[in-house]
Amino acid sequence: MTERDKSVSKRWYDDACGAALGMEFVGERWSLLLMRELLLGPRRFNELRAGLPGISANVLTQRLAGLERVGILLRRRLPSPANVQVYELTAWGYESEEVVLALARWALRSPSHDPTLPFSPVSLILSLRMLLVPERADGLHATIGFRLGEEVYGGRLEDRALRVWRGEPDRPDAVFAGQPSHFLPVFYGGMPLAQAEAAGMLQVEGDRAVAARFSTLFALPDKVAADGAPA
Amino acid sequence: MTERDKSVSKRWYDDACGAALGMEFVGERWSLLLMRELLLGPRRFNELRAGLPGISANVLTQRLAGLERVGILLRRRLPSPANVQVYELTAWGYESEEVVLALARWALRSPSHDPTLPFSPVSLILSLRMLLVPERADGLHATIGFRLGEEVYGGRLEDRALRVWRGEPDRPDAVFAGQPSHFLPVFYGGMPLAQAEAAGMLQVEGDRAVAARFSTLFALPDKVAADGAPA
DNA sequence: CTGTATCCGTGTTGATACTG
DNA sequence: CAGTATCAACACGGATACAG
Repeated sequence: MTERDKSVSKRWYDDACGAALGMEFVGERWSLLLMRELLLGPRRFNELRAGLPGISANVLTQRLAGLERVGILLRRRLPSPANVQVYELTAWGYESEEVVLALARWALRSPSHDPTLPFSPVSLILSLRMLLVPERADGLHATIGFRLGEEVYGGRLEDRALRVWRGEPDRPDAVFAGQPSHFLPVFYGGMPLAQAEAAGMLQVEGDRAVAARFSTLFALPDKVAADGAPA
Repeated sequence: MTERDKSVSKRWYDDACGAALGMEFVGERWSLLLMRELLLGPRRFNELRAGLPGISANVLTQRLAGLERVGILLRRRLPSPANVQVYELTAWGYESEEVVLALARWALRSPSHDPTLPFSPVSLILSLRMLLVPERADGLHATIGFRLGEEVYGGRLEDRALRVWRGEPDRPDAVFAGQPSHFLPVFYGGMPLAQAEAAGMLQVEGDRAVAARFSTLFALPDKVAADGAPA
């Protein structure tokens, strides 16, 4: 009716290259970050807003419609008594995890990364999956819980790989609690876990030895110089 | 770095996530495709225009400046007698190949891909690297040349991997000539090479057996349904 | 409370024309 | 060939109003 039901972008690239097609799907402002927020499972409208600092409601609505139109996500109404609408990636939408993580891993090599900016729970959990150093995880199998504000996530480390999900972990070996940004100094900055606990940044329950080791399994990629040369 | 470089985009995401940073770098219209055009080596202003159907000169200028500022590319003046300005990716810029290819591979699963759109020489050559099916290349070592309009590219297939570059190949086993879009039916659509030759779409020189086998080593990813479900 | 639709100020984009 | 200048159209984000 508003004649503004353009799929993803009104301006298109006239280019048969897959990269051009991909940028039509996810190149609009907010689209890729919105997909990131859905990568760990369905979310409601306002949960998405909360994870996307600064997006306005009308833009979020447009993006959801556009991504739905091209088959990246779908809207679903949960059965009564919940009877609430959620947005969920399609199978193909979930496959975009590789794209999101490849982009993030590449971008993090830039010296202009600012870790003091807001950091959503989903970003933190995905970053663990992305930045695990497999060799450091040798021989460690563990189930970990994360309490990030109101949200709970689980992780299972097995065979040098980390599987993550939203929701309660089953009999976790250790549970971390704190706000996402407070994990960064410990998991990526080399701060000893005990120090973060003493400072009240993080709380740990369960097996502290497992928790301490788990917190050392991750590393940011090496920075490049400001001129793009390897460090 | 708390001083943000807003020259890439006046609007930034207030988000510490690497994906958000990445979208600030390459999320603006044309940026990622511009990087794609540089992935096979330095290019001049008008060569870039030619590979980016529809970009206007002022936007290309802005994008080049923005990408230079954040360290993805640099401008260089070739020594006399050429004495001409070229744009070239930095080492970090070249690392974005993984991002570009991951995006393209994911997007190509969409049924809305239209292979009849314009197709740049760089896109074709990168697509070969991206869509090689390693098992099909077992035991085949060969040097291949590509003449795409005025441009010449080389490829070296070795150990089930394809290395590509812009410029003359050294003693190629076979050379293909034709416009990029005419390669698609043969390399990705199953059309026999001989038929494309007979139709005048492609020309082949050198070892025709190697050329014929080479043309069968590639495959588009499986399509998903329009609703994002696996095919 | 959970979304959706409309208006509006502002900044970005892109076509055309133009200059060194 | 390699860009710059101008300007109209459009997208963004905020506010607000509306609907279940």
